[in-house]
Order: sequence, then C-alpha cells, then structure tokens
Amino acid sequence: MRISEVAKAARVGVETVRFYERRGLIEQPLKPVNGGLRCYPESAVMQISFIRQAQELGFSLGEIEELLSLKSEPDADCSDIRNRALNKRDDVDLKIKRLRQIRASLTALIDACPGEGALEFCSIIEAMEPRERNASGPDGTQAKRSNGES
Amino acid sequence: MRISEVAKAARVGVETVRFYERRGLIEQPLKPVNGGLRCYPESAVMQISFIRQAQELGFSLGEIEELLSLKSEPDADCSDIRNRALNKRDDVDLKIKRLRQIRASLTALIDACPGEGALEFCSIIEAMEPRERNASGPDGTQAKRSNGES
DNA sequence: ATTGACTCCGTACTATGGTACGGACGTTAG
DNA sequence: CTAACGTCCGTACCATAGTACGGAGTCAAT
Repeated sequence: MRISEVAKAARVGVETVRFYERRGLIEQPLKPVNGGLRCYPESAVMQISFIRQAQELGFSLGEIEELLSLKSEPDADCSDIRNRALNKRDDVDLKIKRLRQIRASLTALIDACPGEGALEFCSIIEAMEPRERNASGPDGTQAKRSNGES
Repeated sequence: MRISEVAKAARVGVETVRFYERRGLIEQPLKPVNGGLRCYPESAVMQISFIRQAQELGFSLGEIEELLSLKSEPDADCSDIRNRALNKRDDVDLKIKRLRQIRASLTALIDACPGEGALEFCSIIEAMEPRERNASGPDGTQAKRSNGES
C-alpha cells in the first residue's frame, strides 16, 4: 500500500502517518533498494487504528509508545500491560469524579441564575466577579490615567 | 499590591499573572505616572481566582475571555451567561459519557487479561495488535523484501 | 516525453497554557 | 550609598498532537 492508502484506510491524514513514524510509534517501511516509493504492509493500518483506539482510551502518544515498547521486551509479561490498564482506569475514574464535581458546580450556578434580566443580577457573574473593578490609586498615587506611559 | 503578592494570593506564578494580562484576561494596572512599579488592586486576586475556577469548571481561557467580554456588553443579559453554563454542562456530560465508555473498555480488557504469563497470551495486547506484524519477523524487515509490487 | 498526481523530507507553523531568561530598571534595608 | 531582591518587558522555550509548505523525486497515463 502507499502511504495515502494507509492513511485513508486508517482515517488519518498522510501527515499524521508520517508524524507517527517520526515519533517512532510505527515503523517506517524501508524504501525499495532500487529506489522509489515506500510500500506499507496492510498491518500498518491496524497499527494506526490501534494508536487511535488507545488514544480514545485516554492514553497519550507517550503512553502508547511505552505500551508498544513493552511488547519488544522479551521478559515483559502480561501483568505489566494489565497494570497499565489498571492505572489508566484509575486515571479515568479520577477524571470522571472531577467532572462530576464540575457538573455539580455548574448546576448550582445554573439553578441560582434567574435566567433573565441584567447581568448585575446574574448570580453566575456574581459568583465570579469581584465587587469592584479597578479603583483609583491604592495609596492615592496619581489616579489620573491621562497618559502614564513610561 | 505588587504583582508577586497578587500571584501568591491567587496561587499562581508571577509569570502566569503576566500571561493573563497579555491574553487580555485581566487588566494590567497602569504604571504610576511618576514611574515605578505597578500597583494591583485587591480585586485582581479575585479576578485571577475566578479564571482558575472557571478553568476548573472546564472553560478554556478563550471561553473565559468570552465570558468576561460579555460583561462589558451593556445589553447582554443573564440568559447569555446562563446558556453558556448550560452548554458547558452539556459538554461535561458528554465527556463523562465518553469516559464511562472508555472505562468499560478498559475493564473489559483488564478482566479478559490473565494477568500473568507471556505477552503472547495477553488479551490486551491481542486486542490492539494486528495478528501478524510484518512478514519478515519482529523487526527483521531488513531482509531484501523484494519490493513486491504493492 | 511530458504532464499531473503523489511521495519524500525537513522544517516551520498552529493552538493551548503556561514557564524561563536576560537585561534594565525600581525599591528597600543595612 | 550600595547591594540585593523585585519588577518590567520582550522574547524564547516546554509539551502535546498534529498540520502545512516547498522543493525534489517518482510514477502512471497520455
């Protein structure tokens, strides 16, 4: 396959394939010795798909790299991978927990907001806006903002 | 207050305060006309705290900027803000939903993994690894791989 | 044989949210 | 008064995950 075919099949851009090669996430096929364009094995599509799937599972490219490199270590075993998945699940749990807190805060804000009228009465704004903006000089130093450029 | 005091009170770095100024998220106090260092009003701490809170609520700096600019529009009203909060809550809901799917996938992977033994038998790896790598072995693609026409 | 599409490759740029640096000032304590 | 620390400011840099570009090479069809 040519790179554009691989990219299309894996639903990424050609540049993304190259980017993954540069990152070392996928192996770049050698150019034919006689010169010419690289030929990609079908498996490249699967590899890229895997990367995208792993990203969807919340792994960063760096983590995916680690995962991938584990495979080449002869004495790595299943539990290494499993532990990573376990850790990642904990990460995901934490994220969910934090999002739930965020959601609760947003709901509180939404419920408290009258939903109409001027902003002065909007409790969301109130929650975030300090009472007064910028008073004059803190110690009365020349509050006139006529020019003041240094 | 001086910038370092503001930064400390808002629990951010001095550079972050400056960064927010550059971004236009907070107003940079004028330098005293007579020269010297900028004096920050107490409210600057609240403004920065608000930014951080809004970030925690899942708003990006760009969105926070929008929120902030809404306040200066005289005919903006409460419902604009409320709708933004509503939209953001929907975003959060979506994120939670996706994370739950991710979590389920991870759990499936974890449960299916024997948890010990060589990687060849690890179902997590299996789930992500295409059946065959590359015709010539682990990395021995080096062979002359007579560029079979692709 | 020439055109046009595709590939190869390095480099540069995008956005996001900061962090760090260096030199010139300002401020304050000894 | 001078040293040492803080501020000011522009600029450069970090990581992340790509995207874009320009010029040269390659390939297939006309």
